Amino acid sequence: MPKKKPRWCGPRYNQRPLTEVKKNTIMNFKCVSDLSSFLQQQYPAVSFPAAWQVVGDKCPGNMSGDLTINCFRFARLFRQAPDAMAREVAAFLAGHDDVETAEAVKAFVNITLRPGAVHRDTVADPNRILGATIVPAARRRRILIEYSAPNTNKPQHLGHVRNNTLGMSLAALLQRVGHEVIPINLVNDRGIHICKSMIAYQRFGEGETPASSGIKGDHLVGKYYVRFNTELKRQLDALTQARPELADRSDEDLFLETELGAATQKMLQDWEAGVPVVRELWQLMNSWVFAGFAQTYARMGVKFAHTYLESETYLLGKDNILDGLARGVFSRRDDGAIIADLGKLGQKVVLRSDGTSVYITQDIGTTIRKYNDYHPDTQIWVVGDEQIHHFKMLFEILRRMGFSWADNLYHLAYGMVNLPSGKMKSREGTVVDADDLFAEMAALARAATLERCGDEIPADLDERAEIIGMGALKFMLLKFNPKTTMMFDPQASLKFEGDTGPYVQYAGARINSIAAKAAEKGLVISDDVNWELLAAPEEKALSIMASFYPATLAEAAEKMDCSVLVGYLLDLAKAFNRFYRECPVLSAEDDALRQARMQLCFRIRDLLTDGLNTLTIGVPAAM
RNA sequence: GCCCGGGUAGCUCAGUGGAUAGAGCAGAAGUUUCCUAAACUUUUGGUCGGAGGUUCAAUUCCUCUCCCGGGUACCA
Repeated sequence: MPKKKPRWCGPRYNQRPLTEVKKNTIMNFKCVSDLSSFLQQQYPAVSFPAAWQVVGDKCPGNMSGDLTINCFRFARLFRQAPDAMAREVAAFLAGHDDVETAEAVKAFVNITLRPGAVHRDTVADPNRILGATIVPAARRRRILIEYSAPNTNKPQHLGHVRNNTLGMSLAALLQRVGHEVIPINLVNDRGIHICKSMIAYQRFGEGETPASSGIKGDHLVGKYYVRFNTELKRQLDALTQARPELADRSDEDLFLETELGAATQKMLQDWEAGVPVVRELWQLMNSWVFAGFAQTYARMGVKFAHTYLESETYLLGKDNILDGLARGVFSRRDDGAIIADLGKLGQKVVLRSDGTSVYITQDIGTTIRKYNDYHPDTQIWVVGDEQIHHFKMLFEILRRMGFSWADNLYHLAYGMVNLPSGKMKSREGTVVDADDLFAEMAALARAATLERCGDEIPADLDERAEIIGMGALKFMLLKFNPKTTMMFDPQASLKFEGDTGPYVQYAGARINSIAAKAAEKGLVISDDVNWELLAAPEEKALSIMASFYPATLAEAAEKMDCSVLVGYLLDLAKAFNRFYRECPVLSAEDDALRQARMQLCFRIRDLLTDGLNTLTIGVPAAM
């Protein structure tokens, strides 16, 4: 359906809301808001949209100026030619107290601000940026976010690490902007795949335990999962050799034909029947896995308000389906299966003809359970993009069942992680193990730290290496837009240069070092700062970059995309490193300048720290 | 077949209806008597998959088309 355009609007400029909050958008400079007021006074006949404001952008590097006003954006509103609009804007700004020069170039006005005005409107008041309200009270929500959702048959790998990182950082981000966030996990602790490790352990385990073997619990169980698959392969090969007519049938098709497969199936039935031996083994092995996961989570900093177990929720949903059937939401097919006819999304079986659940049955039940437990305004699932269709159907079904909250369900779909060698495949052993990866990152960070610290080995070496290694890993995973199918190159990822977490951490560490040196020299830090002194282009650029922080948080939260924040922190760190290079702080020419630069540094450090913490990344005291 | 992503520098990825499309890595050349060189500076490198259309302006929006990935289960 074609959108109707407002008549005065004609062509498409100006259809974008003028108040839109975007990264690299400045709205808090006095001269810009004065410009807005001025224009409204000059053109009383114009009907302005609510909360209309001129927005400034950062001036591109190839132009001279601090800020730029793009007059294409609003020239139409005033029925003016863009260039003429620019000249009018430039004339006003040129006469403004805060402005050194304002130059109209085509439809743009490039503004060079007085240094004092730049800093006054940005970093001078420490609360102005960090304390900015991101989401107004009226729009704050109670948000339930489910992520991680591991299976208890094997240890976590890089794919889980991406999920965990995305989930915990999104939770932290949403909380940072003012929402109430409840992070939860739903562990898949039952089912045929769990029985696979159990069967293999029963047959080949010989009583091995994490304690006796020294193997972390989840890895130990994973070892038997692998063992199961090799054993199954052996049986499948034997089967097709003995009965060549089966050769063209798939492995899954032949699963129950094998002795091992049949035994696994039997074990699942025994589990459901509550056979004590099976339940005990299940309890035991799951307890090993949970202990292992707890370590992995602790190392990443993952925390949940609650962990749901599928063994406790897998029977949910059936009653809801039957209820929906009675109310005409679903229908019964000739073969007895209960289906939902979802139109464009297709037909979906929601209860099998034998009355048992399918995946979506459980999800319906669990979603309702989660709603009843927490009454959130919004539920978010961090789940891979191969389940996009599943979630669309789930949401549509809940909508049809009449749940008013079903419009506020959101699937954060993220792409797979590939390796240079191709896809990660558990069966082919090409997965990158989470714990190994953490250890490797920390070891590299440790080596790099040792290399640069000389003879003085820091007392907190291991802790520092952990913060840097984990920071590098998380940052790398968050740098990509969640939906991109990303490539993880182990070699390249283990570097700490360029667009990396350590680059940002390093900027913070440099400021820490300045603070430490200042204390050593007994310098008094004064709050009484003459910001006019910070007139270097690097100083102005740094403050202007700092001012984007609230808008960046807003955009990241709105899009539920931490990569927006990652990109910003890289820009901010880069602006700081340029400043650091050009503007000596402790050895500044005089005390007034030194004080001003120190204060600027501390404001930037606060932002870097807050930003990294919002990504669940720490900042080491020194690097 | 149908549905959903994606195709931008050698590689990995940003980005946008507006000024000369960016970053990191890789390649080339520099910077340390001075607060940390995990840094900084300069430089090489692009028909933004292809073709039409809308627009004053398209890499960005629309249509068609070609390639890649995923989905399309009484699997999870």
